[in-house]
Amino acid sequence: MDPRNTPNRLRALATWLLFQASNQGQRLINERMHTVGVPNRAYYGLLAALAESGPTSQADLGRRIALDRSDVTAAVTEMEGRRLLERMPDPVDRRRNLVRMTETGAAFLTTMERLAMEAQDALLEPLTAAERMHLLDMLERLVEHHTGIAVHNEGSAG
Amino acid sequence: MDPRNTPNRLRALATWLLFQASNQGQRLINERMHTVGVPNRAYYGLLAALAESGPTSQADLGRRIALDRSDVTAAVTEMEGRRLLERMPDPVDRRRNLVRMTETGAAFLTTMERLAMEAQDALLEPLTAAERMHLLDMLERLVEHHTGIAVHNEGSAG
DNA sequence: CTCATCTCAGGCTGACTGAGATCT
DNA sequence: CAGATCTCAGTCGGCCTGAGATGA
Repeated sequence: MDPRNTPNRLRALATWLLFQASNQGQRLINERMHTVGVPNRAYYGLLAALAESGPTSQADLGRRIALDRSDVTAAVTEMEGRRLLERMPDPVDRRRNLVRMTETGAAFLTTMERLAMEAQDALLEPLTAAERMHLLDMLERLVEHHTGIAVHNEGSAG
Repeated sequence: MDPRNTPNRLRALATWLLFQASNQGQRLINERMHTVGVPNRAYYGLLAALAESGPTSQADLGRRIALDRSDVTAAVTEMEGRRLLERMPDPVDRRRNLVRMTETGAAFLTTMERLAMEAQDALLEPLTAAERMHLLDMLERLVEHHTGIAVHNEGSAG
């Protein structure tokens, strides 16, 4: 793309700028994650959720990190094969697989955290520290507004 | 997704917040565009570029709106069938198809602009007017930095 | 010859749906 | 019964590559 010739009608759209910025961010993240064999965003999301909440059911993990139930199944199976996490039956609800992070997974999460931070720095390089904080604040409010509303208000987003 | 339980490690990532915010934005845009038969983002981008620059080759259109050459071909063919634009041979370079917006296309662009603006308002609702301006400014700097650099420093990009 | 352009065929991946089995 | 959970099979769209034909 040659941004100097991008139509003004696109440049002025928050949706378009967010789309482009998000793509750049995903590219920076994925480049780094691929170097340690991480194929998709489920890896970091799942280990982050497990690190902060302890053993959790697959359905709950999917809701927390916005990942479809079938994709959670596939990712957990793959990551279990790499000993990053393990399934265990939930003693109080036998429909569920409790997923628990292994020590290998905890170590790997540390590696991914470092790579993720490098990607943030690369992405946000043109912004001052104060601007980065303001950007994160605004983005979090947008995300909470559009995902949180559905939880509390069950969604008339007119 | 239940954002109240989103892992802090994800909430703190600009890349993750951008990804989620972008998805919300695309959803708001697509919901509205689908009501007038627009199947993808090429429609608005192509007509916006043609409105601002006049007849343009397909390759150039693709570069301006960050759309792959083969997707430009498909979109132009489809939109030509709907009389939104038309192909004409470039008299000075016969490899090229010059693409020109029709009057039908210009009218349709007006409709899409209105829908796009509605989506912006819906997306940015939690932000003040000043914050929206600051957000757009920061996003544009990020996009320029990560796409524009390739143009000036790494001329191999096409 | 090298390079750009347009087009088509096809691959890849992420997001999602449907259905069935199991369990609350 | 309704509803949640896990799993698998398969669809669908966006994004991209490769290759051929044409032409600068």
